[in-house]
Amino acid sequence: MELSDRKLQILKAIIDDYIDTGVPVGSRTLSKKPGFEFSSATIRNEMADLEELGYLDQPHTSAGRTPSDMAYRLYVDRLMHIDRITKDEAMFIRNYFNMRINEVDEVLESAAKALSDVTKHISMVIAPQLDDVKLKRIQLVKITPTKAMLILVTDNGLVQDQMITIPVAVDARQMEMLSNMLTDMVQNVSLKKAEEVIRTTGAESILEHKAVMDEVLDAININREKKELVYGGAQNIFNYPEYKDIGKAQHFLQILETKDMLYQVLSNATDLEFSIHIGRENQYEDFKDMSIVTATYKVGGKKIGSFGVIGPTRMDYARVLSVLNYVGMSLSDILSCLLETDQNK
Amino acid sequence: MELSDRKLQILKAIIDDYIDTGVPVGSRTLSKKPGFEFSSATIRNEMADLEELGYLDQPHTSAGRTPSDMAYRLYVDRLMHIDRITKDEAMFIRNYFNMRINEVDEVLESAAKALSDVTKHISMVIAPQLDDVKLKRIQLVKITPTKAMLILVTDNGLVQDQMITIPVAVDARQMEMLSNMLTDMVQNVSLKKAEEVIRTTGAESILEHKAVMDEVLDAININREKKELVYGGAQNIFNYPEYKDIGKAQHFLQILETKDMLYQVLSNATDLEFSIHIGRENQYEDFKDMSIVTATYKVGGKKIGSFGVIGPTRMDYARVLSVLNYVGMSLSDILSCLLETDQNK
DNA sequence: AATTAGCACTCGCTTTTGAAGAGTGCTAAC
DNA sequence: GTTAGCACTCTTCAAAAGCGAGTGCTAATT
Repeated sequence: MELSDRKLQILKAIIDDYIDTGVPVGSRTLSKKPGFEFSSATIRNEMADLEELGYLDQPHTSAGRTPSDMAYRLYVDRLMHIDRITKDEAMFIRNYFNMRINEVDEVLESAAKALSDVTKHISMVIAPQLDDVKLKRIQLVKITPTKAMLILVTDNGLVQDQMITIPVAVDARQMEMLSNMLTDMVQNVSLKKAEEVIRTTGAESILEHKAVMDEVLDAININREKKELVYGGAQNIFNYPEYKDIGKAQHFLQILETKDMLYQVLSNATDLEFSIHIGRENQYEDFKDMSIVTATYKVGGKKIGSFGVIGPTRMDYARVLSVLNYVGMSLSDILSCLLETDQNK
Repeated sequence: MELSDRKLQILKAIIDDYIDTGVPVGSRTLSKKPGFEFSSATIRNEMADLEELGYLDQPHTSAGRTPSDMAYRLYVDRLMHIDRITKDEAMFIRNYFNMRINEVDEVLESAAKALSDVTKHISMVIAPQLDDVKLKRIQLVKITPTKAMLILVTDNGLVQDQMITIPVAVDARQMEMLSNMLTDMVQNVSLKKAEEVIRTTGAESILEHKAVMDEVLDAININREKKELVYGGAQNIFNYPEYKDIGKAQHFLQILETKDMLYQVLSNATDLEFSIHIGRENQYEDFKDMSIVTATYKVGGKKIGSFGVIGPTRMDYARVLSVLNYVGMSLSDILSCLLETDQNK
């Protein structure tokens, strides 16, 4: 059954009001809004219908109505209106990135901080996902007699490094040779497939330096599996009346600190431009009264990581989306600029 | 005026009880403790004295007494008894470090997690302080035509790296030469003095590669000033009845997230074996009803970083100290093992 | 047939009240 | 110097009362 225009109008007004105030909305409140021609009784009837259809909840008999997950879903799909963020806000966000930033990690932290400060929700950002990124170069640098640094350079300019232990004596020249050999093998191969390619195409050279190669392959795998995530604005949890219960808040902070769930959520969202999960749409029971909105950032035109905010279902989706959009653009710009000066020249 | 033995005994009993229960201690409670010969009335008189002397506070007329900062100070200086942690606890802590750990950062995170899980307080760890550490080597590695990686190796095995932009064309051979030159100059020079030494002793070679050198010196300074700190167990704030007030808790989490204050506190404590700051002994007003206990960790026998916990003044100092002691040893072991395999061989 | 005014009713929230309990300080006796 | 006894203070908890926002239903109105 399709909702009548009036029902939609009322539903939208309820959601807008509830997002704004956080207080269950009563019929009288609505009827006094400018542009509302109907009496409170009419609205009450419509509200009763909407409740029956599953769009509204009533915390208790004598309270106003609150939107259900279903209502928010309808809202984000059809009712809400997204404005572009204001110039001032754009400036404000840009400022978070304007400091001297040299490392990818710092960019991510800045983004998380910007997001949480601007949206007043908890923000999260994952580091670039490397699995599908193609390698450009592998370099081994001898640091001490038994340690070397392994440097992986990807074709979008990301540089990852890691210390490895060299179990047998290898001099600097040999290491240079190994580097060149490895680079030849993995050119344009994704990190995911690097091990396989090295093991097959480089079979004989591996045997020669087996001990070192094993360390290198180990290190590559560790890098692949590295799960890096930053979050920000944890203290915003206190803005959510849902979490005024200390026990719940504590539990939630625990979840944040573990990071595992957030990581799952974000890594599942790496290919979609935007994603919105409302309440029980989330895969985790713990997020059943939270909404998660995510977006992706790009480096070199390729979606490579995602970020988002998590907050109560009562969230200003329109605003969050516009902020996410802008932060995504900024993030992509900054990273591309940080990493790809060569290509730009 | 020196406190009588009986006063000390009573004070200690009050503190022990208060640390244990968190409830203001009354005279009757004390008089019923085994080993207490005096009546509640006697204890009341002594308590009144102790209050006048500033060792006890009374939240309100008809409540028991709570220890003052001064009392805790006396307690940690003279009254408390530190037990070594149990074998089980030691195992438990060691487990946090037993996973595959490859990077200094991960060790710090593990330590923070161990500390907060075991003490149920908020923990914090700063990364090794490099200012006074002597350099062993500087290596430049060309990554792309315009980017290079600068690697700093210190004589205790720490490796720091950073990307720098190369403004003019420099080929790999020249870069190797520069690396050797820089290494010669800064051998055994502390990071703090590296810039000065390079500028004076390397005057003519600098001119030759001024643009590159400027980038290198910049990077060294950024590394010197890098403030890295991890904290853990933020959700333990909810265990502190002092912070059951949401607003206070929020404010405190904000302070944590900023990290500046924690960093100050820890970096001031890098040379002392242990330090205990109780309540108003802390330099920051925000910590006026918290205690901060810190310890240091070593690499290669040299104190190089510190860590600690922050919690309510009502803290089990004896236990916290023994845990800190053990974590400090573990941390020093692991880091030394991670970094200095050469020296050990 | 749709809308609205009116009204009794529900239920959460806040304030009030009162009782219980823990602890004190003081006095007088030991 | 120590202790028993007692009146007094102050918090805490729970129940009770009152308030007010909001509802659903009915009957009147358009």
